[in-house]
Amino acid sequence: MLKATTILLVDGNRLFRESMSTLIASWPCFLLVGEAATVDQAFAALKVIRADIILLDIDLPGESGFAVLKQLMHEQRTEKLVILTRELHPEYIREALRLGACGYLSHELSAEKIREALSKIFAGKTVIDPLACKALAEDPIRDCITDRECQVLTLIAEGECNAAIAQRLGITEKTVKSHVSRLLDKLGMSSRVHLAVYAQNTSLLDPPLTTKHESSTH
Amino acid sequence: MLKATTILLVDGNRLFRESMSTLIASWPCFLLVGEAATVDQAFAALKVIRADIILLDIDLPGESGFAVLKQLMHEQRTEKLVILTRELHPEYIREALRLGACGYLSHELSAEKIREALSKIFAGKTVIDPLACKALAEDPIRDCITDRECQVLTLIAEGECNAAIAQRLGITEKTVKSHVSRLLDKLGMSSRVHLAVYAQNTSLLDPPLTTKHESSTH
DNA sequence: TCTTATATAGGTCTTTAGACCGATGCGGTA
DNA sequence: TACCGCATCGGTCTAAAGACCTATATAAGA
Repeated sequence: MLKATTILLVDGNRLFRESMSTLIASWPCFLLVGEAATVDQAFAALKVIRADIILLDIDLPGESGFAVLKQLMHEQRTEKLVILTRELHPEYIREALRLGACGYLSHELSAEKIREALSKIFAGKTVIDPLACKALAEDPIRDCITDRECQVLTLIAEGECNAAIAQRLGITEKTVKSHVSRLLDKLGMSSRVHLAVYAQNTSLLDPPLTTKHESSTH
Repeated sequence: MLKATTILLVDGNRLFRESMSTLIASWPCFLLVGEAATVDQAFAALKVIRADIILLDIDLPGESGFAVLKQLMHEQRTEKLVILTRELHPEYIREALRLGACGYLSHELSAEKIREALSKIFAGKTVIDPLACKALAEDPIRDCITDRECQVLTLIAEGECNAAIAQRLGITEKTVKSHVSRLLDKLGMSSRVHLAVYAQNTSLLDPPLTTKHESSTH
C-alpha cells in the first residue's frame, strides 16, 4: 500500500483549517497529520509529528509565517514548505521563495489545482501559483522602486529618521514621509524597521552583502 | 630613496583635514595624496589615486565611514583602513574591527603616537588606540546583552512593534520599552532601526528565540 | 548580610511615524 | 492634447516610540 503524503496545516483561520481538513481527507494519497493556528503552535506540532509538506499561511495571528520558514530552513529540515495564503503581494512571493519555500499557492486556486501542486511539490518540484506569477509579472510598479525611493530606503536602512533624511536629500520631511509611505505600500510592509531589514537582506544597497563565495585572490 | 607611505584622509571637518595635512607633510616618510569630506568623495578619490593607508573618520556628513569600510573590504582592496575619529563608542570600535579595519585611533593620541601607529600599520600590524582598548575593557556592561534583551532585539529585528513583542513574550509593553531603552543605551544607538540593522549584521539572531521556561510565577 | 544585576512595571512627557486626504509642476507618451 | 508616473509639498490626525523618572521582587555574589 502506498504511504500517504503527510501534511501539516498552519493557518490562523479556523474555518479555513476545517474546510481544508475535510478537503484533504477526501484526497486518497494525502493525510493531514496536524494543524496549527500560530507559529508557536506550528513549532509545538513539529516537535511531535513529522510531515512531508507544511502548508503555511503568512498572515498568522502574532508572528508571521515567514518565521516558520526561516527557522525550519535554518534547521535544514526535510519538510517541503509551501505557502498557502490569500495574499499575492509580490514581495511576499519573493520573500517566500528567497527563504526556500517549495511553492506559493493562493486561495484562488481550485482544490484540484492545489492537490496537483502538492503532488508535484512532494515529487521535488517547485510550484508557483499562476496568479502569483501574474502578480509578479504584472506588477512592475510594485517591483521597481524609483531612484528617489531607493535613496530614501538606503537612508532608512542606515537608521536615519525622516527629518535627517529630509536634510540629507534637501527636501522636506513631508516629502520623505510620502516616499516612505509609498515604499511601505509597494513592498507590502508596515514599518520602517521592515524596510531597513529588507534593504539589508536584499542587495538594494551598494555593497551586496553576499559573503557567500569569497574567492580570495591573494 | 625610500618611497613614502601614501595616505588618503577622509574626514568631514575641514579644519581638521587641513591641520592633519600640515602634520603629515611634516613627516618624512608619509605623503598625503588625497582628502575627502564625505563617503562619496572618498570613493571618487579612490578611483583616481592609490593610497597605502586610508585614514577614515566614522561620523561623516551623510553616510557613515563604515560604508567605506564595508565597500572596500568587499572589494578586497589592499589599502590599509584605519579609523581616525573622536568617538570611542565600544560599538564603533567593535564594528570597525569586525569590518576589517587595521587600526582604531582617536584624536586624543599625540601626533607622534599617530605617526608611530601608522608606521606599524603600514608594516602589517593592527593598532588599537589604548583609549579605545580602555573603552572596550571598561565597558563590559555595554558588551553583554542579557538573554531577555537578546530576545527583544531579535523581535525588533523581525520588525515587531513593542506591543507585539510584549504579547509574544508575555510581558507588558512598558517592560518591553525598558528593554529597548536599555538596549539603545548599551549599544549607543538611538532608534530601533539601528538595533534591527545591528542585529541583522551581527547574526545575533541565530540563538534561541525559543520561548524558554515561562515561569509565570511573578 | 549587604550589594548588585536583572526583569518586571508604572507614570509623564515629547517626539516621531505613518495614514489619509489633497495639491502642484514636470516630463514622457499614447 | 490628454494622460500618467514621479517628485514635491501641505494639513490633520492617531498611534507608536522613546526619554526620564521611580519602584519592586528575585537571584547571584562579595
